[in-house]
Parts: sequence; C-alpha cells; structure tokens
Amino acid sequence: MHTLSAYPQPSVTVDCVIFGYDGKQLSVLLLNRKEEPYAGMWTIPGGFLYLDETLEASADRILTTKTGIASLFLEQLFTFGKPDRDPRGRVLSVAYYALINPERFELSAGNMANDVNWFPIGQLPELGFDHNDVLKTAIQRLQAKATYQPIGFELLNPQFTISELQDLYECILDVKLDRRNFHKKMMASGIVRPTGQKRLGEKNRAPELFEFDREQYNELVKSGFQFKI
Amino acid sequence: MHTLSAYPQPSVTVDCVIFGYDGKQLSVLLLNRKEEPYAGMWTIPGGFLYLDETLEASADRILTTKTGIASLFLEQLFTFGKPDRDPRGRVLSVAYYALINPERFELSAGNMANDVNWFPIGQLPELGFDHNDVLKTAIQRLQAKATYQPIGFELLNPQFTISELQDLYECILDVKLDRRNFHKKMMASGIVRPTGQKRLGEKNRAPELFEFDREQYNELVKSGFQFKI
DNA sequence: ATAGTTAGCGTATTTTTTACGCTAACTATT
DNA sequence: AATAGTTAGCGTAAAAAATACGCTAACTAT
Repeated sequence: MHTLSAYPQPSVTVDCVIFGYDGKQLSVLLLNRKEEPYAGMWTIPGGFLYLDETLEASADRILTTKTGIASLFLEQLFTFGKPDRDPRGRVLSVAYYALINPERFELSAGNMANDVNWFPIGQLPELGFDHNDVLKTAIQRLQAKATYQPIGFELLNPQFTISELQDLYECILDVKLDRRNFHKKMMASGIVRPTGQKRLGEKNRAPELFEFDREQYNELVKSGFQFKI
Repeated sequence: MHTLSAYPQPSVTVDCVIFGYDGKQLSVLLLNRKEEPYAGMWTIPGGFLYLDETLEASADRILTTKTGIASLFLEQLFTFGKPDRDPRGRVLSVAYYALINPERFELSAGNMANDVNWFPIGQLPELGFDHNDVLKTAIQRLQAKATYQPIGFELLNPQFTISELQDLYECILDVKLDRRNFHKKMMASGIVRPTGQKRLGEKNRAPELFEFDREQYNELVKSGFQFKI
C-alpha cells in the first residue's frame, strides 16, 4: 500500500451555498449552468479542487469569483458522495456555506449577468446534480447554528438596529419573536455595542444603532458563555 | 468541461473514529499501522473509498472490518484536506464517527491482536497523519451532540440503570451532574422506558433497569421535542 | 398641534433549573 | 436476626430564566 495510484481516484468539487439577506428575505445565490451535464439548470456555485489548495481556500476562491467579496463566515457543511450524483463519473462534493451581505456587492456584469441570481429560500427552483439536497442540508444547518452562535451578524450591515436583527432571526428561524423580550435578551447578552447613533428619516421613532462586539463575544466564549436565541 | 479527467484527482480515504464506553471511561479504537507512511504509529481505522460505494457504506465497511459489529450510530464528522496531510500525495479524508458498545465484541484475534487497541480519550498517543486533529474534532462533536441528542444510549447495554446513563454523560461531557435532578430529568423526558426489572447482586439497593424508547423518541421529535441534558 | 407608528423600558407570571433533605431497599457483617 | 453501610428513589424550596404584555417616548406625516 505504498502507492496511491493503486486505488481508484474520484473527482472532487468544492461547492458553496451562499446565503444573503436583503432586509426582507433570506436568499441563496445560484448559477445557471452553461455546460453539460445539467446545462440550463440552476446549481450551487462550485468548481474542481486544485491539488495544491486547502478545501477552505478552494471554497473561498469560488465565493470570491462569484461575488467579488470575501465572506466573514465560511464553514464546511458536508461531503456529498452518492456514486451516481454526477453522470460523468464518481464526483465527491465537499460543500461549504457562507453568509454575506448582498448590499456590499453587485452581481458581476457582462457575460454572467443572466447566469447568476438570488433565490429566496422559500422559492427554490429544481436544481441540477443533488444540489437540492445540499441546499436543504445548508438551511437546516444555518437554522440550527443560528440558535446557539451569533452568526446572523455577518448578514447585516456593520451598524444595525435591534429590530433589523430580530427580523433577520425571525426570517432564518421562521418564527415570531416578542419584540421586547428580544431587545432585552440582546442587551443582556453583552455582544452588541451601542454606537450612540440613531437611524433618522423613517416615519417613526428613530431607533438606536448597534454593532456586533466581536472582541467581547470572544472573551465571553472563553469564559464559557453560550449564545442563545 | 465535459470530461472529468481534465482535472486532477486526489485520492480519498474514509476514516472512522470509533468510540466505546466500558462503564468507566470513554475510549477510541486505534490501529497500529504496519505500512509506510507512519508505520508503527497509531491511527484511526480507515481505507480508500471504493468507487461504487457511498461514503457511509465505506465507513460502515471499515467499522465492520475492524470491530466485527455494526454501529447503531454512524455519522459524518468532517472532511480533512490539507494538501500535505499525507506524504504520498494529495489525499482527502472523509471522517466519520461511530458509537459502539465494546462489550458486544472482542478485538479480533490472530494477526491483528497487537495492532488494535482501545485508548481512553484522556490518554491518547501521538497519531499518524493529522489524526490528532481528527480525534479532537470528533470529541468536540460528540460532546456537543450529546447535550441535545440522546446518542449516549448507543454506548450502553440495551438495559441500563439511570446511574449508568449518568456516569456515561458525566464521562462524555466531563462534568458532574446532580444524581437526583438527572433522574428526574430522564423520567420526565419520556424516552426511557422502565423494564420492571432490577439489577440485583450489588452491595446496595437494587436499581431499576430501563431501556431507550426509540419509537417514543421518534414520536416526540416529530412533535418538536428537543432532548436536552 | 395632532395622529400614527415603532422604540425602549418595566413588571408580573409561568416555567425551568438548581440545591439538597429524607426514607427505601439492597448487601455485608456481626 | 439485627445492624451498619451504601446507593436508589422521591420530594420540596429557592433561584433563575423565559414569557406575556402594559405603558410612555420619540420620531414623521398631515
């Protein structure tokens, strides 16, 4: 067993579920494939792994290529490997998922313009490969993770109101939360820092703006703190 | 992009962290490698993926080969892929972890006798490849999972006392729990079913024997129940 | 000036978690 | 047969966390 080539080698792609939140709904970025197989169908962005890059670097490369921005949150999701998931042969997919703020980038223009689009997670098309499975897994993971890790912040602008944060969590978790208790919980958590500024210009009382206090969060985690919605 | 062979293909192994609990401590099953690289070092059991089997089937094959028994709990852990993790070339490892009851099998005799052994998770040797990382990830996952899914039952005999269950959780989570509150919580959970029998023969009051009520657990999960230690 | 709206604070109630006392039931010893 | 030693099982009080919801403040639009 000294030589690797004695064993059959599968192909390996890295695919990346990219979540974005526009203030109203949670969406994922999909690509309309030009090539066979599944030409004309929507798929999760992905590509073949380079032999000299780490899995995470590969996911980051795919993300940056498609969105032009780096994600603050990029995490391995699952490796999908059913023998028949790609008609060309045995292809494993190491899937990642990322959270980005779609306000910070524009879908790249030019030849890609019609080939990339956001789809709300409630209105997904039929996808190529086993990507519907991948997306389902990603949404479940995001929901589970959101309840015990403050990952939602990656999806918002650096400064946000508590109501915006609550809307986001209600959207991710698909639940209704009490406005006042949510406010209290966030204040007590110690991981949001008031900026002293307000958001004026809307037709009601101007809400205070906060930012995520990452240093404080890391401190709290070290001393055994567990975030909880 | 119609042909897979245009892209370089890594080798892929499936490696399996096998957890066992003997009533006193939580251990993992390790293999002493005979071949290079890392000959003479302890490693997690694993092998190259066959091109016509699913990842899970491959993990199950490895598990069955090494222990002779099937696991009730087998779950994908993470895919490890640092470019230099195997000196022979690019090798990805899709890692799984399994929970088994070591009382139900004996380490296979014969040529394997000195090559397979249980190591308590607190006394791990230095491992070949990046298997120390794999094990660290597996232990963290087991601890996290144990608090919100009743996976501990896989490690015990079908009939167990509440104290045995508590000892196991204390061992997995590395905490001390109050005996009376733990008892109360398990009774209230509805997922342990009294057998009506007691374990006699020990030098104190005979404790009642319970079994895991998987059907009831599945019912509860369907209606939104969340297990919680 | 006033109406409409969401923000922010507070409080009472319910539920869950924690701490811990007491008796029961078994075995081993005398 | 009585008694001591041990863990099992049940109960209760106190503390903490989650929930429900009222009230006033501060902004914009008319």
